[in-house]
Amino acid sequence: MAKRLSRSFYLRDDVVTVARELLGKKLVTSFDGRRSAGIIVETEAYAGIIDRASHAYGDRRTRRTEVMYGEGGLAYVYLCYGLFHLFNVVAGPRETPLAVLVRAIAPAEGLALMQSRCQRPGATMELGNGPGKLTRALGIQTAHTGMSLLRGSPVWIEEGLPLAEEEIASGTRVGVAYALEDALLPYRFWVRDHPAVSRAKGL
DNA sequence: ATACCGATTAACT
DNA sequence: GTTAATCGGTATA
Repeated sequence: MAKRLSRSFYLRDDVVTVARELLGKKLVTSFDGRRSAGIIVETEAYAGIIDRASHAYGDRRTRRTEVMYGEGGLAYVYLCYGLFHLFNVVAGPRETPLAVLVRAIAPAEGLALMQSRCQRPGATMELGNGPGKLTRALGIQTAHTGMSLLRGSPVWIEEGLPLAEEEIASGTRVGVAYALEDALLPYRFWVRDHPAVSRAKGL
């Protein structure tokens, strides 16, 4: 069993670097001893109070965004469109609301469990190729927001697949046109040519 | 209290 | 290419 990523990995305040380095890592859940996991193949950085795409833009501090003001290494999970639970990793020190959205995983462990949760027997890459899909496959819900990814929690990230620099691609984030000029920032990262990268509109 | 909308997805035409 | 599903967050009053 691989080691969880350290507190220092998440505490860095360069959220773009944290987003890039999360590629290839393994996102794991273990509820009631039932383990499921996937290799992270797509992420997006959200750069806090100066980033128009971030929920914390303009220092908007609410019940929902409060977790992002906590220390790096917490989970920020929120409901999107009333239907989808989106999983983010909080980065940076306290009072610095940085986060990385995990947009896609390649199933790595507990395939049958993930198929069962998604009610898609026989599916593989379709289980994790989108931010709302991977949370369902792994059993992550808004109830898990604020949870630590460090010691003792049922959700964590560990070492996975080492990637070479040339396997990493970057581009603009998905679904953030409202962020105006910040929508143009190259804050989305993915594993080049990987079949589990999301297929959202506008890619 | 009310209105509008979203870091999406699957099922349509 | 288009649209329904579905509800908490946010702004306005």
